Amino acid sequence: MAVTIRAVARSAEVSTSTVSRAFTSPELLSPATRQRVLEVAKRLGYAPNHAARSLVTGRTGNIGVIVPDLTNPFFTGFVKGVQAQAHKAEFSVFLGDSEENPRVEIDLARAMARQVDGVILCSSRMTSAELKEAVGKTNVVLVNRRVSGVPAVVMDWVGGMRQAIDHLAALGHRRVAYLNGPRNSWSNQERRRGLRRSVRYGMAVVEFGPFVPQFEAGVQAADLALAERLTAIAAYNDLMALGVLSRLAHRRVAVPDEVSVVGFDDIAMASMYNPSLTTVAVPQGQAGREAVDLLVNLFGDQTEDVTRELGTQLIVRGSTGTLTGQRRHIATTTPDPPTAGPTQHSDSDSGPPG
Amino acid sequence: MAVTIRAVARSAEVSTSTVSRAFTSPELLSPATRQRVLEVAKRLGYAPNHAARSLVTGRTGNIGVIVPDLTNPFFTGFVKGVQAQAHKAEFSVFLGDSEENPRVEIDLARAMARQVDGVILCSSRMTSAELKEAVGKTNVVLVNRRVSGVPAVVMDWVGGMRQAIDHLAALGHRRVAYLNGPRNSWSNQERRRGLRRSVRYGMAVVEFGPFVPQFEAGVQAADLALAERLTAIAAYNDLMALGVLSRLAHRRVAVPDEVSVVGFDDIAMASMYNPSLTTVAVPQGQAGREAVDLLVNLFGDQTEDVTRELGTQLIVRGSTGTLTGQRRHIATTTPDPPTAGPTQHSDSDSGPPG
DNA sequence: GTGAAAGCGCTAACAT
DNA sequence: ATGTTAGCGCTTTCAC
Repeated sequence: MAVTIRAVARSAEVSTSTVSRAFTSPELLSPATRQRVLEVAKRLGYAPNHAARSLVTGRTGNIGVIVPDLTNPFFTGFVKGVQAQAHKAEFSVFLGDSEENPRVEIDLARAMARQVDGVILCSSRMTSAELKEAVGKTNVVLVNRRVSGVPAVVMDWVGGMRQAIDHLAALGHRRVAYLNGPRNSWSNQERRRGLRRSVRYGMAVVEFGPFVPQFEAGVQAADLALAERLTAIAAYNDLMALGVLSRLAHRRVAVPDEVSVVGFDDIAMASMYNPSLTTVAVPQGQAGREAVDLLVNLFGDQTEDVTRELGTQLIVRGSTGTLTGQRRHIATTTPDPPTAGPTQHSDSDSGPPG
Repeated sequence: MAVTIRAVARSAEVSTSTVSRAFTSPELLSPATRQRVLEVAKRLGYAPNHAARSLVTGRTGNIGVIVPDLTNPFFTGFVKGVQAQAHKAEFSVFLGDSEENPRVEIDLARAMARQVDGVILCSSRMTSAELKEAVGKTNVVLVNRRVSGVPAVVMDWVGGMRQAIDHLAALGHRRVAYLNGPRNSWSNQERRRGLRRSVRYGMAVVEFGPFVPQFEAGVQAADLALAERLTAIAAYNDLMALGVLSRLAHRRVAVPDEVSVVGFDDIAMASMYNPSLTTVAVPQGQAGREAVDLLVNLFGDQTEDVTRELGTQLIVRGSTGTLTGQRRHIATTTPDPPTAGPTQHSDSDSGPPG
C-alpha cells in the first residue's frame, strides 16, 4: 500500500481530519499546523487516493472523450485540445476510440460513465436514443452533433461548404462530385445541406458514397468521379481528398488545371503535405478546448450558452506546379442534362438564378 | 446517487455480498439466485461503482499512456494501438500529452500514478531519475526508451538507419545530412548510433539540430542542408521529412534526381501524402498493443521477457514524377574534405573500407 | 482550530 | 450457497 493519510497524521501528531483539511481546505487550519502537515506529507511521499476521495465526494476529477478514429487528424487535433484544457483545469482524461463502430462507442461510454464527471462525445455515431441510454445521468457535451437539450460544440459546415462551392464556381467548375462520409455522420448531413444550398444555376452535383472517411476511399472515388467526367471533387474530409489527389497524380490528371479538389476538416497539416489540396479548415484544437469548458461549466450548473458554433475557413494554397488562377469560363446558362451515375442534384432545388 | 448494490440486494431479497458475487464470481452462486440478482440489477440500472471497488481491491482497471505529442502521427498510431488492446483486455485508458515537456510529463505521470494499475511511457523525455521518482511504485512499461530493469518495447532504429543509409548509398549519395530530433530523445540517439555504424568509406555526414520534430523544422533544415551542398537528407521523422520535401519543391529542387529524402517513423500515411518520401516504417499500432500486453503481464507478476524489439522496414515508393532509379555513380574512393557547418563525421569512425 | 466519528459503495474473509 | 462483518482511505458533519 502507498502512504496513507493516517500515516501522515500519526507522524505529524494530528488527526486525519487535519491532514485532509491541509489539502482540501487549507484556510481552515492555522498556518503553523498546515505547514507542518504539508511538510510531513511531502517527506513521506503522501498523495491522496483518488478512489477513496471520489467515493465520498462523488466527484472523480476525470473526464472522458470518445472519438470515432484517433488516426484521423481531425480527431487527433481535437483530442489534443481536450487533453490540454483538461490538464489546465486539473482533470485527467480517459480516451476512447470507437473505430467508427456504434457498438464499441456505447461500450466505451458505459465504461467511462462510472468513473468520470463528464464525457465528451465527438462525432458520435450513436442514435439519440442509444446516446441517452449509454451515458445515463452523466454530464455530456456533444461535438459535431446536435441533440436537443444537450450542450454542444458544432462547426459551421454549411458555411464551409458554401465557401468551397463558391470557390469551385469561381474557378469555372460546373460539374462537381461530392464524396460522402460515414453513413451516420451528422456532419456529413450538414455538408450535404450546405451543398444543396450552395449549388447554383448551371451547376450539377453528383454524389458518391457513403465511404469510410479514409485515404483509400478517396483513391477509389477519384476513378468514379473521373468516369462521370466531373471536374471538381469535394470530399467529406482531407484524408479522402488526399486519396483523390494521389489517384489523380497516378492517372496524370493535372490539378487544378483539369480537376480541382476540396477537402474538409483540415489537418492543419494536410494542405502542407500536399499544396494541391484546397481545404475547409476548422479549429479542432479550439473545439476540444471549448468542449472542456462547456463540460466544466456543467459541473457548476451553469446552463446558459449550451451550444457554441465555430467558424470554418477555406484555405487555398495553390499547387507547386502550374496553378495560374482561373482557367475556366463560368457557365451561367443552362444546367447540364442528367448524368448516369449515383445521386445527382442540379440547381433545380435551389431556386431560379439570381 | 446512482443505484447502489444495497438497493439491488433489498429488491432481490438477498445480501449485498450475493449481489457482489453475482458480478465478480458468479460461479459461487446457484444459477437461480444469480439469474434473479442479475435481472433485478439490470431492471434497476445498477452498475458497480469503480471507485468503491478499487478502494477495496486495490486494482483500478485503468492504465495510462503518455506521449510527447499526440499530433505526431507516430504517437497517434501508437495510442490507437494501446487503446484498442486495452479495451480488449477490459481496461480503460488515461491519455496524457506532455507537449514534449518533461515538466508536464512528470505532472501527468504523477496524476495518473494514483488511479491506474500501470503506465505506458512512450518516448519519455524524462531522465531516468525523474522517471523513477514520478511513477513511484506504479507498474511501468517504456516504449522507445531503455532503462535497466524496466520492461520496454523498442524499435530497431539502428537497423532502420542502416537500411536508409544503404539505400542512399545505392542511389549514389556521398554527402548526407542528418536532421536531429529532440534533445532528450533516446530514439534520436539510436538513430545517430545507426548512422555512425552505417556510414561507409567515401561518405560524409553532416548533422543539424536538434530540432522540434515537426514539419516547420524540416522546412528550415532543408535550406541548411542545401547550403552545405548535401544531396541526401535523412530526417529524424516523417513530419520533418515532409517539411523538407515541401521546401525542396518550393525551391524547385527535383526529388529524388537532385536530392533524396528519407524520414523515420512512418505515419503509414506519410508516404501516401507524398510519394517522394522514402521512409523507415515501424509498426506503431503493434508497439501499442505489445506495450499493453507487457503491462498486463506485469499485473500477473510475470517477469520474463521484459523487453521486446520491433523491426523496421524501409519503404521506397518513388515519386509520381521523374524517378528513374539510380542516377549517380557510387563513390568508393576518397572521402570528401571536411565541410564548413554543423557536426560532421565521415567514415573515419567506421573503420577501413571493406 | 482541531478531533471524533460516521459513513461513501463495495469486496473478502469468516461464519453458517 | 448465502449472510455477517469488517474495513479499503478519505471527507465531513458535529462537537469541543
